[in-house]
Amino acid sequence: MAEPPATTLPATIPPADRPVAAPTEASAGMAARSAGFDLERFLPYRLNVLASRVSRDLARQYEQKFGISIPEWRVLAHLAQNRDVSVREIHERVDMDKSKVSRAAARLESLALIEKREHAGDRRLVDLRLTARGLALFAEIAPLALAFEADLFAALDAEERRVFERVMTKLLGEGPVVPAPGGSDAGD
Amino acid sequence: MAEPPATTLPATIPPADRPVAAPTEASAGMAARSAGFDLERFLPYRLNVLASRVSRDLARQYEQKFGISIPEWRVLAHLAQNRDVSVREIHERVDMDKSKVSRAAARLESLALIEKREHAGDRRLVDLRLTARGLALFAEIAPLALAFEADLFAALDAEERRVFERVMTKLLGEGPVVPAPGGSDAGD
DNA sequence: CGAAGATCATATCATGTGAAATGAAACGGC
DNA sequence: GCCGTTTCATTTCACATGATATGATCTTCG
Repeated sequence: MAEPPATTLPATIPPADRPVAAPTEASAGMAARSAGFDLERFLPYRLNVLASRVSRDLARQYEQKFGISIPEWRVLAHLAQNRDVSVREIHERVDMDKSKVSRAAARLESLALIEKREHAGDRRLVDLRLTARGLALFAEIAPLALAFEADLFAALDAEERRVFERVMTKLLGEGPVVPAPGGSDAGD
Repeated sequence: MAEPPATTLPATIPPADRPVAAPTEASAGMAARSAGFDLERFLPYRLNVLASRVSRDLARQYEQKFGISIPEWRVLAHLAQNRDVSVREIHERVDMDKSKVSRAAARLESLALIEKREHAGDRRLVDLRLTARGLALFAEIAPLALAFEADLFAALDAEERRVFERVMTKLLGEGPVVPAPGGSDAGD
């Protein structure tokens, strides 16, 4: 906890004009050196900063209060909607690699929040499902999560929210993020 | 590389209507169990998925071609704009903890992409600056990054882009993500 | 059938990560 | 001018992560 959590973005992000805008200090001749590239305006970077900050903050909630990690939370949430799901299913639908899902499931099982049973007809598969306890825990966390989300977007007006959601859907939904072969890809 | 990169979001994100929408299968009675919570619609989650996908894809570019990691790229980019910067400065402005910056800087130095020198007047500080080689490398990467960003947002129209940027700025800029004391915080 | 290959969950391993510890240097009050 | 505190950068350490390997099961098709 030492050092200010740096939780408040540098506050240096300039409004939204194009001209390179004075960096931090040492403003002269910089534009040339940085080839017009400004990290603080670079969307992949901003996206990443926002996402990890948001995740960290939300995670704090259920980590502290319930001892549940992010991967575990995702598994819980998925199982709350889908019963008797395999590790692979979760791996695909919840954007976590198999190891992560497997470990999260193991931990959740050890906490008696989910149970594993052999899939009927294919013994390679494991059917995961919430236990009563798991469901109860989920029922506790979900409202917190929703409230968090609501707070987070409280500053946006209706239109902003609408457009934002639509953009997210576009960016997420349209095939591989890599737009075109040979094109560049977002990273950070 | 095994298994389809799962790079294309489940494609299951429903358009944008409110009614809980049929989950995957096993649609009956689910809404009750999941308490109206749908992970795939949960914005903190979506944000995180998008951000890490974007980061991963962009990172592939400079990692493969130039052997530079994300933290290293961030340091490079920051130094391209700000000369004679301390580790702490970067730590604060670029959203990485000190260890990460320190390690990235060490590696970049060993690659002769940056150099460290003692700060005049305060020997605790290290002044980091790009070497000619570092600047040259940055000049190679920056256009790739910008092209990547452009491609990524190619699917958006002008208004969407404008609003999206504004929203990002709002979400990033307004103090700690934690909106209000007692409020919930976005995480995932 | 039966062998070759695919698919699944887990285990292993090398690496990356953040939190806290360390040690050097500067600042403050007195 | 000294002692205690603060501020840096780095190191250490425990743990998380993802790529790969393993072993078990299922599928395919000769």
